[in-house]
Amino acid sequence: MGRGKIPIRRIENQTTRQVTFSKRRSGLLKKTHELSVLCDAQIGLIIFSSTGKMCQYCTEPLRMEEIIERYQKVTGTCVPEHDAREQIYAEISMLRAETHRLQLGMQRYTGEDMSSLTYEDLDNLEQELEHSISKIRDRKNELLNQQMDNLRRKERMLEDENSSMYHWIQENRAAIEYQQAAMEGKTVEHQQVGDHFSLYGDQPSSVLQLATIPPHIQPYHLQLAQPNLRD
Amino acid sequence: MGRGKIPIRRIENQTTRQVTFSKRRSGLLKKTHELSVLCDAQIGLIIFSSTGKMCQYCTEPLRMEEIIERYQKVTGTCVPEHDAREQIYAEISMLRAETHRLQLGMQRYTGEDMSSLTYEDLDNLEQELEHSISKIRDRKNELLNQQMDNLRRKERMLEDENSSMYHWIQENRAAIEYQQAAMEGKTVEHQQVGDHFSLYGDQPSSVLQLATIPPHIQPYHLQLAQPNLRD
DNA sequence: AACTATTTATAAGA
DNA sequence: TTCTTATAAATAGTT
Repeated sequence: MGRGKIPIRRIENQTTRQVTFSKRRSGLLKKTHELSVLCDAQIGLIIFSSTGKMCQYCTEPLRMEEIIERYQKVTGTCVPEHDAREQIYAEISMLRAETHRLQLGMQRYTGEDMSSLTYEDLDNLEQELEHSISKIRDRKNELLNQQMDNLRRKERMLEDENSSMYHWIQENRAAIEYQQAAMEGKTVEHQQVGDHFSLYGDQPSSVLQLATIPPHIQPYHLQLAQPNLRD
Repeated sequence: MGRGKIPIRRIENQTTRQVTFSKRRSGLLKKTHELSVLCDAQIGLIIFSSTGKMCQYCTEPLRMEEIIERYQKVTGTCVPEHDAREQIYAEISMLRAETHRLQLGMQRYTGEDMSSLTYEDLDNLEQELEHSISKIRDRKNELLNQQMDNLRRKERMLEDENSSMYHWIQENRAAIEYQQAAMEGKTVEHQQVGDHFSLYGDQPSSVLQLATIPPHIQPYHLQLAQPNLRD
């Protein structure tokens, strides 16, 4: 067709080839569409020009993906994409449903939008929440008891330590009084030593140290007054 | 082209459609081949007839697989498909996170796994649940009050009805007594009626007057005895 | 991109 | 299906 017949072989003149490509491509797309519509066929057409540009035709409402999928199903060639995609879509809808379900559940528990609930529903919900609260209170009690036990244990330890220190001091009273007399006027420079004194375990190592323990070194009183409930 | 022009829409006559499909399909394949050869283009064409039969054209040395691969590479990198996939993955991870968050929230509200909660957390949780419960109780009260209002309204209606019936009966006493006389011997079976009449409020009524009102005219007793709290 | 002489495709009928 | 043929459509070469 046209002014003359041309042989069906690659057109060597590049300009001519590009012009012909453009014309025939649109003709092909048109004919593809007509066949698709007239005969109710599903058609996928993919064209890569020699310069690498792509164009495609695809019968509505199918996407090219679906036609390729169908092609691969028919020809039996495997589609790595397909299963994965199905799984992904399945997971998405599952997650959407789950999220929705959970959102409703949370709404229920926070008491939002109770308009659709009957009195009986509300009764059940109240009971569920009471149950949750009672579990929470049990746990709180458990924690409190643990804390109390800890404190009692600590108290006992400190009392023991206290008592043994007291006895040790009694037994060494004479030496201490002698030291104190000897060091009169020099005790000031040692007062900081007490800040480093070991509260747990070690025995006081020298008369000197004991003699200079200032009265504020009884930290467990503070601890008992402010129990750490977070532990 | 042909003996007449035809509109581009589905051919209804099945025979004609199949003939046209056959002819145009071969024409399309020919033109596809010509474009491919003349212009050095790579073309893949997949046609599914309405009866499900498939045929394909594919530019020589390439197999259809390669064209599809190339298509997917091109669309996967440049065309909206890519964004869509990104979006899908983003949505999945968002949904997963949301689901997880909600699951934890639900666990929290049902009092499961409180091992990681501090006393303070538990305190807050308890307060939240108390708040939910108080909202639920408010709603329950609201429903109860609504129900009460409904019952009072119904009661008032029934009282009105009752009273007007009473007056009607008073006004028609003569006729009623006449009827009673006429029906002597049959009243016994009606005497229990009086027991059910007018529980709420109204004027005392005479046994005689009421004796002939058949028992099925007092449906509200049943309704009042079983208030519907679901409404 | 528009024109047009020709070729090609195809609708309808056999 | 296939062939025929009148006609519509596509397009090669030109402007």
